[in-house]
Amino acid sequence: MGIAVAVLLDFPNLNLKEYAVVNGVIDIPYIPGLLAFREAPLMIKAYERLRCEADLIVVDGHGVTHPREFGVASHVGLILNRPTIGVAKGLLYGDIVKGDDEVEYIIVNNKVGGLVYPHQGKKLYISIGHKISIKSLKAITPKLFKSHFLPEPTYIADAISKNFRRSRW
DNA sequence: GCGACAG
DNA sequence: ATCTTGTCGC
Repeated sequence: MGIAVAVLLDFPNLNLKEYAVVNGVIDIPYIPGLLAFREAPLMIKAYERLRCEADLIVVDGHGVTHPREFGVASHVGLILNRPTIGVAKGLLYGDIVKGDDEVEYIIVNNKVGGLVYPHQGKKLYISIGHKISIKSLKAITPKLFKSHFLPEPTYIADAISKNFRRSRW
C-alpha cells in the first residue's frame, strides 16, 4: 500500500485551496527510469479527487530529461492532458550545458529538456513534462517558490503526506 | 564488463 | 524512498 497527495494552490499567491489524500496498492518495485509505472496511477487518482482543471501540475521526478524522454511528469501530463513540469533533486539523464543567459540547461538528444535551478545553496532539476515550452518553464520556475527549498506545491504536499502517515499509524 | 541510477 | 546523530550553512 502507498499514499499520494495532490494539492491545489492559487496563483501567484501559492496558498493552499484544496487537497486530496488517496491510498492504494503499489506492487511494482522502484526501478530508475520506470518510476511512472509505480507512482503515476496513485498521483492521477489523487489529482482527479480534486475535481479541478489545474493550469500547471508540478510533479516529483523528471519529465523529458529521461532515458526515453518520458519520465513520470510527462506520463502524468499525457494521461491527464494538462501541462506538467518535473521537479527532481538529482539528475537522471542528460547533459548540463550553460547557455548564453548563464542558465544551466539540461540537454537530451540535442534538445533542451529542462534546466538546473540553483536555489538556497543547492540545485533542483526542473524539466519539461507535457504541454509546456522551455521558455515558459524558465519563466514560471521562480514563481513556484515561497521560502522553502522545494516549490510550494511540492513542499505542502510533502508536509501533508508526513502528517497523514503519522496520524494514520 | 563497469558504473550510474528520479522516488 | 526509509533509517537516523551530529554537523554545516544560511
